Amino acid sequence: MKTRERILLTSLELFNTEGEANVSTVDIANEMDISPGNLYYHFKGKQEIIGELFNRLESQLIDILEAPLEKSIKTEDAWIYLYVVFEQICNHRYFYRSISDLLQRYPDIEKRFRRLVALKIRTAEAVARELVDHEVLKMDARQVSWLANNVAMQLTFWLNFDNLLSKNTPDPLAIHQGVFQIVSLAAPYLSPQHRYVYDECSSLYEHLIADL
Amino acid sequence: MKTRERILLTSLELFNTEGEANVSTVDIANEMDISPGNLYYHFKGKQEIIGELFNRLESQLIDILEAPLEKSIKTEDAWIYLYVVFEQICNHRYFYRSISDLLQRYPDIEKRFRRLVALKIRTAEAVARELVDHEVLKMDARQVSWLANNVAMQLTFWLNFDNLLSKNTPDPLAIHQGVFQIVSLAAPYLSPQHRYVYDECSSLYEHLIADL
DNA sequence: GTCTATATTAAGATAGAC
DNA sequence: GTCTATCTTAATATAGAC
Repeated sequence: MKTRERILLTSLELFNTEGEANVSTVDIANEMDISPGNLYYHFKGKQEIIGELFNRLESQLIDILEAPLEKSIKTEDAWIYLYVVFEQICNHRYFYRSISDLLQRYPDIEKRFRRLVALKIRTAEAVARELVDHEVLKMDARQVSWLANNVAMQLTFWLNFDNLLSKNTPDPLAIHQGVFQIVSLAAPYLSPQHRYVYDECSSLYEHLIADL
Repeated sequence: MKTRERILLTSLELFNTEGEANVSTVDIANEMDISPGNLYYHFKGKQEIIGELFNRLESQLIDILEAPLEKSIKTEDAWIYLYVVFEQICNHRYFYRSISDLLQRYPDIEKRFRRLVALKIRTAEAVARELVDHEVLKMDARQVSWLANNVAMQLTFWLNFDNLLSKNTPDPLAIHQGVFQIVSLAAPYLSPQHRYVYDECSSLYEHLIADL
């Protein structure tokens, strides 16, 4: 693997585990057993590494979030879809953990991340409307808009909150709790024939807790 | 006002507006027109300032959160109570904006803040149970626990999320949106006679938006 | 209590040899 | 492409005069 690529992967790994603020360019170089000078040959600095990591986060997330806008997802896939989003977020958790700080330091990233949040909401709204059309959910336009906002918020901050609840939740459990949390938001609006979605999700959740 | 107190107030103000990471001891001293040396006479450093600011945050929040545990609050006060909590959070928003970072740097604060989150959940649960007992809400124990978790999350991260939605929401509007967001969580479980709580909150929200 | 001046440290960054 | 050595900068912190 090329050094440039290794720098990006190592940085992502260290940022996720130690927190972006606690990782210096020298730390990254040490972790890789290369010299700081070498790192600076490949990147102008930490700034540029973060910029490139964000580029990837952004393009991946756009791909994921635009899919249901272009081609409506099947009803039974709606909650599976949440896993995909959460997993991507989890891979870049360092970013979500330090949002305010990073957005304050990088105005360019700030604009782009705000667009991502707006896209999250738009997608959540589209999916919810789809479910309403198929009579899986029963809610009016205002409730849909409320739900979409809330889903976006849960996606963005759930892993942070989970971290406050217990320090070292294994990733799969944390993600599943997040999904369950979101499904619970929609539960009161599920039509009787689709209650089983909530029950399925709920029992899967129980099993996961029992296993871990 | 004593210098020590002015340092604390100025720090809080600067942290809230600029972000804790972007404010140095020299910045604080400059803002107050005192010398850095003077600041260090009163505090061992930024660390100690943050420690003292957290002490206050903690004791205020405990006072607020323990009140409903000791003496049950009146049904119609339940959602007003949310404003009190949000306002306190808003006053210390720098802390909530940089939670991960601060908790990573100050293990002592981490432990204590985790206890505060647990207390938030306990209080939310107690209030919810109270409302269930008075037949304001209709939900089972599991739903109560889900709601309490969600309320705690909204309280903790709503202002952060609001900040992603639009950069400069005036505080009162942001807080009201947060309250509305939380009331909406409980709305599906409101008994018919108490629907009006949601409607009141909802129309107040519309008015606020129209005014601003 | 407050100031000025200065020391310390750690992160960020570059130059130049190999 | 990579290394070593070194420079710059900003934040933190202290000493000693007033």
